[in-house]
Amino acid sequence: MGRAPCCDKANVKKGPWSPEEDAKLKAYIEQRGTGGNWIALPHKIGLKRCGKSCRLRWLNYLRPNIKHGGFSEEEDNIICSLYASIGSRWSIIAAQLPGRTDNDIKNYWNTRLKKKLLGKQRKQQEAQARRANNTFKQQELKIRQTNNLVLMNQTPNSLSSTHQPSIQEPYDLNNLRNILTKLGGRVSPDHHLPHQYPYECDPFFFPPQDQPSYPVPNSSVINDCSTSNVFEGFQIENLQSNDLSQMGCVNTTTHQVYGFQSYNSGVMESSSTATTTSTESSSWADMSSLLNYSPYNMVSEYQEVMLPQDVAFDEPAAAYFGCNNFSEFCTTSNPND
DNA sequence: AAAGACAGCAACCGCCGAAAC
DNA sequence: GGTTTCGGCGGTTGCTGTCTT
Repeated sequence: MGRAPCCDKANVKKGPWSPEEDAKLKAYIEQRGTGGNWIALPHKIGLKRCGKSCRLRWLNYLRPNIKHGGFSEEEDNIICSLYASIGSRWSIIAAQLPGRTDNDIKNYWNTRLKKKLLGKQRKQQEAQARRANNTFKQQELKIRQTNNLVLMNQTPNSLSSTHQPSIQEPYDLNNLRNILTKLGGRVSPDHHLPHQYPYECDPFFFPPQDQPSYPVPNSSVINDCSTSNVFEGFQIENLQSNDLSQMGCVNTTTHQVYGFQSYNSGVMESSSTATTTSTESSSWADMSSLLNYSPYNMVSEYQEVMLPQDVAFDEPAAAYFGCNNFSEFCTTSNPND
């Protein structure tokens, strides 16, 4: 034995409530209350509805002081913070918002708030990716420095067919010079800073994703800018392979260096004749192949992995550079200046 | 103007712990 | 103490209006 069934399932009405039904239910409850028994209520009123359905209709729609729609920013914040801490406990969340029902909040969350937050999150991730991208540019710069790369003598003809940089962004050459000098490189005394030609032909500098494209410099401009080797001759011997990894250039899953076919760990050594594209070598020399790699492809690959925002060297390298991390290295002034 | 896609929301479904028998 | 239903809750559905093509 147990309780009697709440209603005759086959003989109850389903679907939207009519105004007449609403009026009957509302009038009865306002006059006499629920009596603590929802199951008996529809019989007393003469409604062909399940007691559960009556309860739901009253709680979510008919009871006084119900607010529908038009959630305020403050309510949004309360819902979000509570959802973050207790999850989808809608009744508890609703208890913190007078006039709101759990059903309303649930619907609001599922149809709007969730999307709103996802949109926000996506924007934040994009911003983070951009920040990481900037860091990556700095990291690429370092690779070039350690590989005795000559930065500004790349002519269109010296680039491989796979690399056709057409859009470049300006960069801070003074800062660059500062970094390279710290690394022990030489700065050509008669270098041509691109004052008049801000968009150097430099395959390492990615086009900004959220900024308008830059005009393509014509070939004469590029050739003019490339008549002098500005930076040259860097010898870096202390960098370990995991430096490269920490610099965000290595996919730790595939052990693939971005811009390389393959990369094996090992002590890096500088080379001034680096042009190899070997898939086995662990030499810094391999990094020259980055020059032959489309920066645009690199960007797309790079975006598949999360990179640290603040990239740190390991201790030996940090000691070598006298800095704690790469950001610090890039931003501190040159002690030789 | 019509059809399809999409968004919003009311209502139902099903589960679970508590309560009634 | 076992069985059954109730009350409450979260998940889901499906209707309806709006927007887009």
